[in-house]
Amino acid sequence: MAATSEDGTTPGIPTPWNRPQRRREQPALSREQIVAEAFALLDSDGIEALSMRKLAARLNAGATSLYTHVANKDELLALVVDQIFGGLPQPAAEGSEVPEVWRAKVMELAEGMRAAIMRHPWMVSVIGDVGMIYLGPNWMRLSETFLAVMETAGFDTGEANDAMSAVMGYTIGTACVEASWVTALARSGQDEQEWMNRLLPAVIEATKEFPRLHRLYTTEVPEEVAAGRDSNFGRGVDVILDGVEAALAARRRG
Amino acid sequence: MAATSEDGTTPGIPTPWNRPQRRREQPALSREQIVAEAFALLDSDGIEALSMRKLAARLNAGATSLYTHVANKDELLALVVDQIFGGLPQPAAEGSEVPEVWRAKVMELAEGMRAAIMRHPWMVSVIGDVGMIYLGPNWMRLSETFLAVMETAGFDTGEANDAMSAVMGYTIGTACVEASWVTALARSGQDEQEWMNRLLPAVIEATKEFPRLHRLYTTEVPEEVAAGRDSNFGRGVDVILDGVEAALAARRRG
DNA sequence: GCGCCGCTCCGAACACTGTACGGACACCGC
DNA sequence: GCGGTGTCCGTACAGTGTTCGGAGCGGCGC
Repeated sequence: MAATSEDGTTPGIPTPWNRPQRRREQPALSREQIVAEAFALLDSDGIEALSMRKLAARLNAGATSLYTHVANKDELLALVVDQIFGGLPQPAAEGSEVPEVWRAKVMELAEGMRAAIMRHPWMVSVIGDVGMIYLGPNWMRLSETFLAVMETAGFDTGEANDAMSAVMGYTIGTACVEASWVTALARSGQDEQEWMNRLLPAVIEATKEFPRLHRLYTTEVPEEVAAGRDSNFGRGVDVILDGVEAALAARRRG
Repeated sequence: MAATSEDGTTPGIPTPWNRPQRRREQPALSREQIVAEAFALLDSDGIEALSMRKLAARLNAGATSLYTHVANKDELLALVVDQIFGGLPQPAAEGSEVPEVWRAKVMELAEGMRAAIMRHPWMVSVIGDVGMIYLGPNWMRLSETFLAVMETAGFDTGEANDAMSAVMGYTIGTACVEASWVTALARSGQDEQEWMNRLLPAVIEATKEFPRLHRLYTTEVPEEVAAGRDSNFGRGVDVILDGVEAALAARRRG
């Protein structure tokens, strides 16, 4: 009668001994865990490596299990993106009455944001699918501190909003273009210096009918590239803040 | 002996009469055609409707035929994106010595670009996959005219580049966020006014712990939304140009 | 005229994708 | 004990981008 082996572990037919036991030691899967693992996967392997199946595998789970914690892939991406903004430096508003101080704080905010995008360049491919980012709690918190700095500096609500959208718009736009550039390079397997040496000549050739662009490429580029971009960005923010500050001064005068 | 029907069009077995004739009347498929049709498909049905198969079907072609004219989907997208920039207004540089004139021209460039992104909001989902946009011929032409305006206005090469990257960065960033917002709305099947009435209260509730954001939403939003964004954008560009102009004036003074 | 190359087109196939569905199972209050 | 609820997941479906092999064709050298 004993058709099964002695320890009862015959594969296939369930017996009291091989039946999985106490699966619920703890919930085993949580939204936070999923988001964190997705984050890690994105950072290490990039956007096209993130599939529900691969993500689940890294969590020792089935693909469809994820859907009990996350509505769909887009929602997951929205959660991951918002999480990024949670890790950004958020300076306190105190002392922002002094121009040098609030300018430094705004610069810190902008640079933190740019750094985050550059550190997680897959974000760029995701922005389009994640409308309504700025309803996420962390994005909201970030906006709030930005506004706090500006209003402490003396701007009224509308001016502070204008300044914020100018700086953040510039930051996002610049960083997106840069990040998509570096990921394109990475995907082609080349490093930036290598690209410089090998493809730049062709590009310069292609710009021949555009004299100003041509000059830009031939004179500006050979310098240290990444560092050059960093200082470019800083100068851009400074220019914007000059405009913002001038508007404040004008209002105070008249 | 005549097993086929009288006109020789028996399906299945090839005869001199039903054999396809002169398939090469003209190449039947061209890169331009493919790009144009992809453009149309994207505009009418959005990014997730663009697949190689569907695109080919609209061209009465097999899916894999596209690959003889286009390396892969990413290349196709790059071509489509660059084509957008070909249709933008590109003011001549003449007269840009006068501040009012070059400011107007830069504004025209920025607004044209923003309008293009808003008119083709799928662009946002594509930016991440299309690194190296600014090597496309149309983007290059656009940059060249931008630089021409700035240099005619009296900026040197580096300053002109800074100004361009500030304005374009701001434009792209702002437009991307806005566009992804409107596509998210469109995908949810709601129109903006509807969203205002139905979900805004919940959002306002969610901003309760962020007083400044809360005030922004409660006071600013109810006004005409799209128009409000347009004027916001214009003010942002103006602020940036104030900063740019001040830098020029400072250099000229000392 | 003939053979052959190269180009264009495409059907079939492969490896994957997001996710709907339905079932299995553990835990809870009754 | 029993139903309900929440979690987990195997299976399946309807696609996706792209590779491969081959078919038909125009034009070239001979």
